Amino acid sequence: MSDSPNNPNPITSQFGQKSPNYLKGLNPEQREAVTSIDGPLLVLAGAGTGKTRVLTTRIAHILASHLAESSQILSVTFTNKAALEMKQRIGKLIGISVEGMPWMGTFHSIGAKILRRHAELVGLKPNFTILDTDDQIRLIKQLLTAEHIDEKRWPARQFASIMDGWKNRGLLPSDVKSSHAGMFANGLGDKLYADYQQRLTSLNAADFGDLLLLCIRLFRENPDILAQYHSRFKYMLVDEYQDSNVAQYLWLRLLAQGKPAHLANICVVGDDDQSIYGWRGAEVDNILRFEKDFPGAKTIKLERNYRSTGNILAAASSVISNNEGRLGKTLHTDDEKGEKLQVTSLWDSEEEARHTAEQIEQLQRNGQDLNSMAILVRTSAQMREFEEVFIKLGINYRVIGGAKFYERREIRDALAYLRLTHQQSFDLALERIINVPKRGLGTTTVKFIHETARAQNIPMMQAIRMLIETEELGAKQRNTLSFLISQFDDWSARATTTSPFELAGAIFDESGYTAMWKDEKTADAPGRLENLKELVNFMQDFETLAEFLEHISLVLDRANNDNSNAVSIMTLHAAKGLEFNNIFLPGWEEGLFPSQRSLDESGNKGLEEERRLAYVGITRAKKKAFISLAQNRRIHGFWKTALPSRFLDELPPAAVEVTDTGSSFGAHNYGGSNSNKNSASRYDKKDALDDVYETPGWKRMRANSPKTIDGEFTKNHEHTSTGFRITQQVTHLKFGIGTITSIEGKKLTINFDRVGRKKVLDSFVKG
DNA sequence: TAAGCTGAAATTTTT
DNA sequence: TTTCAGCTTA
Repeated sequence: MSDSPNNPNPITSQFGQKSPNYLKGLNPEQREAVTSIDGPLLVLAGAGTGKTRVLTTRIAHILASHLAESSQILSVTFTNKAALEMKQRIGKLIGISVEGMPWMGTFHSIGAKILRRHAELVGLKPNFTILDTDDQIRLIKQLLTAEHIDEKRWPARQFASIMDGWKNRGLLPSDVKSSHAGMFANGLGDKLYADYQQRLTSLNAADFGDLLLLCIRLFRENPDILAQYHSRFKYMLVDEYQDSNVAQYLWLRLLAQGKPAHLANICVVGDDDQSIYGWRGAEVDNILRFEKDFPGAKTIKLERNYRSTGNILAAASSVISNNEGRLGKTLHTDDEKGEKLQVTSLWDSEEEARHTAEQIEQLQRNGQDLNSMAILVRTSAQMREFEEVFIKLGINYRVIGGAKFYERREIRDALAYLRLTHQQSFDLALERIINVPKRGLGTTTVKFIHETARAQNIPMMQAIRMLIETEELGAKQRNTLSFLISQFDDWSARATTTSPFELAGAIFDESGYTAMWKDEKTADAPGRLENLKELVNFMQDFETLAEFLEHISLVLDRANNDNSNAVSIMTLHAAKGLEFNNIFLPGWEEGLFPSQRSLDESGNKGLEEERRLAYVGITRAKKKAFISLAQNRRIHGFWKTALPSRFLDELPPAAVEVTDTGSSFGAHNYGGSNSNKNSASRYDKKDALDDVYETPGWKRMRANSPKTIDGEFTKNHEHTSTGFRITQQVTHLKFGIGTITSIEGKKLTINFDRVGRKKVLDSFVKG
């Protein structure tokens, strides 16, 4: 690839530069990926190889070369965060305004945008509502009741996820009938699905899956409309292609069909080794198959890593090399080898947390910022113990992920009020807030309204209007409903004259919703009010309520203006795309990581995805990675002895240093009562951790129940607290026969005939 | 109608 | 062990 630009003049005139600056500093592969703009292109970008940079620069290049207008580039990501970051980076790169990229966004937001333009063709109105998961479940429950299906045997959630699976695979109700009948409720699954879709249509609503699925249907049934988009989108770019599911694949295929496959200007960027959402319907196969889908596609591998040290890369590469069916990349770096990865085995998960905290403090003493550290766990249940230790020791932390802003109760309630104001026929929203705050409208009343509405096939709001004219409801209910209706009529009328910001404030006050939380004395009430305020403030940016609501269901996210210095705790999944100098990877035990359930449900496929998760985890680290495992872990209340994760064996010995933790055993005071006293200090730290929101740890703090491990320990194992002696022969379920060499409280050190010396809890061995 | 109780379940969760 | 949803009782 030549260094000199072959399209100088437009650039010079438009951006006032002598040469495209944006190409500078790219390595040859990156540059090729940026400038190969004709025909299909697959960019295999390993972790830390500058993937986002390539994508953004490529867009900049297309724009600067005047190959397309910004409105002619379709650029899809999976998260709003990724879309936002790309917009910002393009803005920086060539100074165009962010607004200039109307077709850059998530699959879902672009799908919604297209769908709104042609809503009538799929039976919706342009102002259709996007259902959230809560509404979805609510709706399914109603359908189950209508079909007299026992909700205990066939939970609504389960059906929601089955249906999600169908939608992810691009299956319409008619497709399901043939292939998956009988999957749910004795073969009623397909009927339920069809009913569900019908209800959505009559509610003028779509769920997340529909945003793509209905788009696909729209394109298939209306070739003329598809053709419009073919001529509109001169270039298509897809980020994180390895995470795309079948529906997204079909959607992209349709949009790319404007030209013969070998000429399609579609560029997908991804890393098959980082595909970790298979359980959500992602098809690694999409990326593995790209070259077949688009014959003649060019493939460029980005293998030069700019993030991690040699040892970290060696470790990650070594682990991932155990997977089969990879497209195959070998990451390399010019960086030094750096420090070895540390692997530490601890007695139990509490000690693991404490040990991690000590390492964090050690790093801090060496001048490292808490912001440079992250703990990546396999399951969120692991977080609690870290939080407890951090609170105890006064280490500031933040939990990333977990409940999203728009998933919170108060936000959903608030949105229900706003949606209902906007569209009074939106029954699901009405059902949500009809008795929030408490108005004395209980299940009986709501059920009656609901049935009346269904019987006459009218919205509930309308049914209420009828019912308050009759004697069918009690006088008290009639009055309440009558008042509620008048309020909504008032709000709906004001929606046209008042700004959404003002209106929302008024609605929440007049409805008594704000008062409800103000009166509530629970610890999290103030936080909820705070969130409400944040939501209302957010509305200042919008002209109309409709505009706000359109935005909200797809794009609302908590503004992460957390400037504090804190260790991050998150799941491995949530860590994708992030990087930290120091990464802690706890819980590398068989059963936990790789997750037993993954193995059971998906076999080798599951194992490989777990392995990719390990790869993602390790490659988050720039400088240091600390892997740890606990020999004993409490799962659902029972202590289990764990074996080291098989992934540990897959680490290259030369890049790893196994830390001796012999001393850690018994070094801490398990039995003493002083840890109870220590725990009181947790409360003192509460104020210092203001910006930390709801986490399991905090809930426990607030619930005022400082349970200690000690207490649980003794309680659970009282019956076995004595009765063993040194030199005694014992049997362990997993390790077999061995001899006790030392006893410390409930911990036995045993020389097993088969597996050597182990420390185990007495309750796991038989004398 | 609303608080308390009981029993089943318990990964990962971009939109 | 914890959590949450649905059921029972005041």
